[in-house]
Amino acid sequence: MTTTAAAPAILWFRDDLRLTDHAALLAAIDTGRPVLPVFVLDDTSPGPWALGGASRWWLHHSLTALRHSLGGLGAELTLRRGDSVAIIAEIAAQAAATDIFTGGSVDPWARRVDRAVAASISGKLHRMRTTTLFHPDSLRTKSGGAFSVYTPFADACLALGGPCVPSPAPATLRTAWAPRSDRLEDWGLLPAKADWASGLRDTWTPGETGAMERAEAFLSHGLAGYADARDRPAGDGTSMLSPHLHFGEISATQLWHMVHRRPPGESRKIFIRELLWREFCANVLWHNPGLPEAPLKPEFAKMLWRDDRPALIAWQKGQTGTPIVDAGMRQLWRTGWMHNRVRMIVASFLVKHLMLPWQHGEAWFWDTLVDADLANNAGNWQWVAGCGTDAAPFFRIFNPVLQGRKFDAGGDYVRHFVPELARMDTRYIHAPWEAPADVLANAGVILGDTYPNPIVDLAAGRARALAAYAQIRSVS
DNA sequence: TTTTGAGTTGTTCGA
DNA sequence: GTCGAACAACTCAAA
Repeated sequence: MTTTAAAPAILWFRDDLRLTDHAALLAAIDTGRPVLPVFVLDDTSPGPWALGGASRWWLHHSLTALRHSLGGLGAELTLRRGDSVAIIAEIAAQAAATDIFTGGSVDPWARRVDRAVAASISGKLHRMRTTTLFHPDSLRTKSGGAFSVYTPFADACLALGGPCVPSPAPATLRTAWAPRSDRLEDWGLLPAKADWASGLRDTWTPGETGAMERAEAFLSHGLAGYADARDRPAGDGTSMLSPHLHFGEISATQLWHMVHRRPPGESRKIFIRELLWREFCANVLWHNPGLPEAPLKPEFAKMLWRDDRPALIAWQKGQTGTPIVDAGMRQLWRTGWMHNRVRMIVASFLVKHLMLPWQHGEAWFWDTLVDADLANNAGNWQWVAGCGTDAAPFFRIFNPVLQGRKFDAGGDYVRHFVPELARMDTRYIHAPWEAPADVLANAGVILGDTYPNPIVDLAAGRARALAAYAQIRSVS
């Protein structure tokens, strides 16, 4: 349809919705051809890992932001919905494009899509690294194997001396013909009926600008105290950059270098280690494509998980009668995010005290987290369940009362997200079932009425979990 | 090939 | 209240 001379280089945006430090974008520009930016919303290729509700909300706003910044360069973002392979092949054929540039994902379904796209176009698909610090294959043990323990993996990353310096956003972008585009508004990514997104709107600013503002605010105000503050859910001691990182509105490489312009110290080191945990999960998924579905440790296939739908629903809705768990689950529902310390507590509670399959928690997080990320979600749920990369899972059963008293000593976090306990005496805020009748009465709490009775006895749940874990060991 | 040290995030119990 | 030990062995990664 066009002459070859005008044929564009296609830039296929994936989990890298930014213009700065974008290797695929730069490579497309370097062809000297006009650039055709495309995003495809694909709900079929991912199978069960199609975008969840909270992620769809985020995506809508992130694409709005990306469209705006591309517009500043005189470029339009072509939006298409459907099967990635068919759409990219169709656009490539229409545009007579010989080169398609995209970010390299570690998600198994995305890798399958990439192979199919490469096979169905006449030109070349260039997969560039846009989401991880290093290419997964550049991190190997001395014997050439894949890492499965975090610490040696992190050491190997540090031995590489850090990722390359991020590149600036292009100042101009030459564009040409653009194909038909969907209207973002027609994709229905925002809540249709119940407006559950108001808490999300209050909490987040999706997009590259919002990501950079969050990062700079954290580095200026949060990083120094990060080592201590990050474990206290009532404060804002964490970076809250996870959704920005997941959608690639800021790259891990950019963050790495921003952090290293700050004074060295314990907090800086710990934050870098958190970035490397993200890198580790991506690496583990790269080498274990079954990670989201099947336990890494095969003996866990024999685990006798319980089937208890009412308990699962109570957990999802934050009605377990265990305050720190309920606060976390309600924070998740309201804001699309949960503090990391509390994620461990609620996950341990589901998998150990309730003995429900970790995949159920994984699926719920997938649907409700704005930072839902296949590698991190699967890797961390497996870690909590003990079937993943953790070497010492057996006796690691979080006691939600102790965790609450230790990390939410004043109960502020619980009070905020479980308002029916707002007036509870601090001594009993994490275990209201232990409170004397007059303390409950003074707080206006009626257990089993205004706030649930605990759905599981913590000591009994712990004992049951230990027995189940001992059982799969003896069977294997 | 064998050996050696280590492994994100915890809890409980008894002194 | 605080501290150290026990929890249970196993696998990983490097030497």
